Amino acid sequence: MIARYRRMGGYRVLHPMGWDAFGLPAENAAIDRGIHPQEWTLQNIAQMREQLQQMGLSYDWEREVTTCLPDYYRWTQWLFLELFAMGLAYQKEATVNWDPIDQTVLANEQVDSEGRSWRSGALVEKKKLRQWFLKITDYAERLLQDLDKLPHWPEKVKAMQTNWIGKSIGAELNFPIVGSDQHITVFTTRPDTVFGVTYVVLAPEHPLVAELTTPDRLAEVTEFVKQVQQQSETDRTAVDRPKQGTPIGAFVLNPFTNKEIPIWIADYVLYEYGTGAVMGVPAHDVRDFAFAKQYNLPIVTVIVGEEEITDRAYTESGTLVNSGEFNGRPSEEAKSLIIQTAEERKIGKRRVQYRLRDWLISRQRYWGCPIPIIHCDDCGAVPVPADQLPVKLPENVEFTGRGPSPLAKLKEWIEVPCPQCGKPARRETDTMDTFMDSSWYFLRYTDAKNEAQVFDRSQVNDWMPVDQYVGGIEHAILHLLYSRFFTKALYDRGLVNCEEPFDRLLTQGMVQGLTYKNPITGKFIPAHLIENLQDPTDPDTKVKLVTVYEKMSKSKYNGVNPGDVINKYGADTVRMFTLFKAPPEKDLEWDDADVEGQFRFLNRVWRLVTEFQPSAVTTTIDKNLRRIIHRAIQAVIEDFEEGYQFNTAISEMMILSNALQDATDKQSSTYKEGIETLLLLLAPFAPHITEELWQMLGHDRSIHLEPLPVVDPSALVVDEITLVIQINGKVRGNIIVPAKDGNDKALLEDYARKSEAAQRYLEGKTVKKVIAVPGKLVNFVL
RNA sequence: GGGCCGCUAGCUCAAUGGUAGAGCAUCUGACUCUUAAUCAGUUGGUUCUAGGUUCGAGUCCUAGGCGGCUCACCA
Repeated sequence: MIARYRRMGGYRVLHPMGWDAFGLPAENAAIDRGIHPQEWTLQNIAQMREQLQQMGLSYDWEREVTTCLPDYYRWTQWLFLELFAMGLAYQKEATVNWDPIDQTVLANEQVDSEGRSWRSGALVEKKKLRQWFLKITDYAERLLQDLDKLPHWPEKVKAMQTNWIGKSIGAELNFPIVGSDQHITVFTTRPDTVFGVTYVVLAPEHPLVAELTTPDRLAEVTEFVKQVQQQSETDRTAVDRPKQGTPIGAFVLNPFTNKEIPIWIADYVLYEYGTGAVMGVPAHDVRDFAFAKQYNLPIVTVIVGEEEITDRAYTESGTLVNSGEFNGRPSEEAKSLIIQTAEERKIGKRRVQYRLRDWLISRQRYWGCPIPIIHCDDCGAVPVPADQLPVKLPENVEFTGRGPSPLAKLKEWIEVPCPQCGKPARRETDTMDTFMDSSWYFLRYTDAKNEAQVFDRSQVNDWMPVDQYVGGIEHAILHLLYSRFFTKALYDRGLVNCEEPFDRLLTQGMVQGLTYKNPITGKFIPAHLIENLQDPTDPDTKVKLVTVYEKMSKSKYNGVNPGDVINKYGADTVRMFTLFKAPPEKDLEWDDADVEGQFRFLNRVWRLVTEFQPSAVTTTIDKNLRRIIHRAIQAVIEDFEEGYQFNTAISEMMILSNALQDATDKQSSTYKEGIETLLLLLAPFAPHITEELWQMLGHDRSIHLEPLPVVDPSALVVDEITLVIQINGKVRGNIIVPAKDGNDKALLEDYARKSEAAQRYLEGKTVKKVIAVPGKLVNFVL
């Protein structure tokens, strides 16, 4: 739609399509049905390509890319090596979710809130594995700052990314350990509350725990650490669960008060965030307050607001008390003063902390892009030389769904000489996260068939950035953040000229289907089993069903097969319906009646055009009709330019169509102009029917090669305007006045005073004030 | 709990601070052997609530209600 519209607007349009085709579903299908993932994937692609082609989407299929084919993933590997050369790809030991039944690593999203695998139902274990990461954290600040350079992105998406990056400004403070020359470093955003610290908490995984725990506490601490390790992260970070912890027997000194305070470990402190240690300020932090209450730890107020609060944590700003030399300072000022003091005394420093963590890209799965690295005992991780790319996925593998990745079992594939020293070495058997494949595909589209390089720089810089990107909100963080990171990294590498990949972003809604649900059992009932759809009841239990619109899916029996609808009404009707029913960013509810409505509209257009006789057109001009025509052009163009409001654009076209139907003289030249304008405006929406009708009107060239109609401002001029008469802001009538007088306030007032409505309401009253709005109204204030 | 969005006719959505509209649905009639299609007409509003600003508020401000999405022991 947008592509067709822009093309008619005279732009060079690159409108490609491709397939993000690596991933777990294909591999699972292979395990379940014994089909090779490649075969299964290519079959699906062929089917989907056919469906899409029926819709008349005007894709440039010559630029089609498929991420699971070597001519594409060869360059994914090449880019990985570029990142590796930049020091952005590295390996480290990390704690991951391990499914003991399927013998595989799972992403966080694949573990439910109870800590169970979505596939096997097994309790997920934590396991430390050596994994590949990308240093997206190096780009945290730029990813955050540059959101400001994206005025055409939805605020919602930007807010989500800001949230995800999670920048917080604060300080690191050192608490010296009693009886040791070491210290515990905590991160805090509230250095102004440091005088209120009554304990320090370490994450259970913190390395100092083992070192500092006193012998009398050892048994209990060990038990607690073990207990925490068994919990899933979702479990551990659930908001309303009680906080648990235990003291380890050691103490630190509060560097500002020099008081001795105990060290605890607790489940609410995460090792991955900050320094893995926090200072406990129960008076001014809700979590610390709850923890202190539970374990009877002292609560010291150091900030006061207007009222004294003791029954909960006071987390707002205020004035410092019980804080020595800082007493009486407002908390905002105290923050910087205390950081400054800490820096001077070398017991802390200003620190910016991000929530964003490095991107774990290793997958112990077969159906993904192989990581092009060879491990050598002497040389370490050695990149596969560029001329040996791609590292192809071996095809003869066994899919059991058990044991390690199929790749890890292929001796002849794994064992290769080291590219540096030639000694026997081993291939990396992990594949890449599929988000790697999709983080740069838009760059490949600019030069999709290039066999010599990843893309030609002149091509990529000619087209990039993408003017209009369309995707679902589900990618608000993942794909859109990764792609922004990739683009910035490649910019730094000198491979592209743009720092942001997508100029405008449209997050389109999904089509939802009417779903019948038994409110008691929660079961979904297929519509064809229901006797009376007006009053739906469960065919078995006769319970009254609830009807809701939900995302279409097989398990909910609420799907619509696009092929069926296209067969019945044609692709144009389907396009019109989906565009008219809701604004593009909103979900839309599939409704057969509304589909019919669009079908009827297109039929009306068909009749309108086929009943028109182009041969007998006169030279008559219908001024009123002409105004409606040009108003429609103006409105449709505005709807496009102001955020692609297709639904209202279609409304405008209906109004034009109605006006044409009502026209008295159907042979006038204006009528012809109206018919042709309607077709041109409708062409991006209903490409097939408009093309057909366009040719019936005697045009040789395709309608899609025509330029958009242009508004003739003179056609919009009206001879007369309706002047609204208001008394005290209330509408009391209206009169028709010549348009040429519309900007003369005095004249308008004059007209208004003479109007019947004004005469009636103003009789015997004094007018205090008169407001005349040019071309619109006159308001008498009494 | 934080952030974002929304609340207008039965439904889905419009309305630069200036007469609240469109499509669908409804209802009535015409045409028709009947149905479908088509045509003509028709109904429909406390713009979530309460205050405020204004000559004038669906629109701006404040407070609240309801719904959705999203994030969340992030120190």
